[in-house]
Amino acid sequence: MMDKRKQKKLEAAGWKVGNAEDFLELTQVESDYISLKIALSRHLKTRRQSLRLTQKDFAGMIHSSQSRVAKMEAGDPGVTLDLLVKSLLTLKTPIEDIEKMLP
Amino acid sequence: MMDKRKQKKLEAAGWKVGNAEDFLELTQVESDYISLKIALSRHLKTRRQSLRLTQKDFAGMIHSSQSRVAKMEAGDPGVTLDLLVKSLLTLKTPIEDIEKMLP
DNA sequence: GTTGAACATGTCAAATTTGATATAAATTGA
DNA sequence: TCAATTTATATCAAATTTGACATGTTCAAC
Repeated sequence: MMDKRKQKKLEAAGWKVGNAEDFLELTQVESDYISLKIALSRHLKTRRQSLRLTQKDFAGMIHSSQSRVAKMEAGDPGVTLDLLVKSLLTLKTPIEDIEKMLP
Repeated sequence: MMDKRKQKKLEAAGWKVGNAEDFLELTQVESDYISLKIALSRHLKTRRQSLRLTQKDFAGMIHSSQSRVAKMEAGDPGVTLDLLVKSLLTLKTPIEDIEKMLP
């Protein structure tokens, strides 16, 4: 997105292209956070499928809705880690497995 | 997730809520979830302290407030895993990089 | 014991997330 | 093919979480 060429161009034009550390660090955190969520999403989907549960059935188990389960598994940005983790715990995912993925 | 909405509906309709299986199962999930949050809270506090950061300084790094950091470290129920995880990820940054960010 | 810095606790409007609902798209099995 | 089941996507009011702030408590240095 922000490649070196573009950055040089902007700097040449007199723009300050952000404090590099801030930029990189926040991006890294966001990136790691998203990766974590995607990993949990995949685990969830795999686990649900291996238990032959439909999204609807599983939604019932966690007192939620099919559409929310679909969003969880799609890695939708508007789904919290809390919901993903509680879902995995409901499917009896060993807590150690979850911890291994967390920072 | 855990039932408040449905529970209110049922109670309003005159039901005593608490199917034993549901209760036990959800409690186990809740229990594991809380344990996980407490573990992360402790981890966060330890890591922050080992970096000699005050709560206020760290709050600045994650664009939050001292009081919220205190709540995170106290394992406050009203703090999400998302916030805890992002905080821990922020502290994963090499110490030298963090020092550069301080006043 | 006074002072000041660090931390804890309570409150709140604003922002985000939630389950529910509707409906479209995809998959499955005859 | 085609109907039934399953999954994806969009929307929304209600619930929860957020950072900010105010204020109280703890603790160390003097």
